[in-house]
Amino acid sequence: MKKHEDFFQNVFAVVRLIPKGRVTNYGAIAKYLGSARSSRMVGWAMNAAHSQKDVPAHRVVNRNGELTGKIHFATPFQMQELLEKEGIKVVKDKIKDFQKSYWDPMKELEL
DNA sequence: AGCTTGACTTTGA
DNA sequence: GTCAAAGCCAAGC
Repeated sequence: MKKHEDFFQNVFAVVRLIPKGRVTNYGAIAKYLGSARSSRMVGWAMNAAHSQKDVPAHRVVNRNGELTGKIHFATPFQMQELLEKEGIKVVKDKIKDFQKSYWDPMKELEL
């Protein structure tokens, strides 16, 4: 049992809990795990998330609502397409009504 | 062993 | 509102 792997698994768990048609940002997940400044690790975890098929990484964007991580997908179009398929409007690599579709794990889970 | 890069965020100017 | 710098931890070289 390695600690850093726990962190990754934790990130995966949270991402998996993201409801369909909702999105969140790295900072929220990082904060939920304890360190808001560790948002980079969330991205790194997402990189490892490729091994996990049940991790909807397309629902995780940066705090600006931009699809920054799309380049790491199989194809850059996949992320946007998946989001639009879930009812999320994406315009120029940015999520429309980001605040509306925003899903905060701390608020929705912890509360 | 150290240094650089990275799916980022926050704070200060 | 924007721009620059610091902080965070892990992987790659």
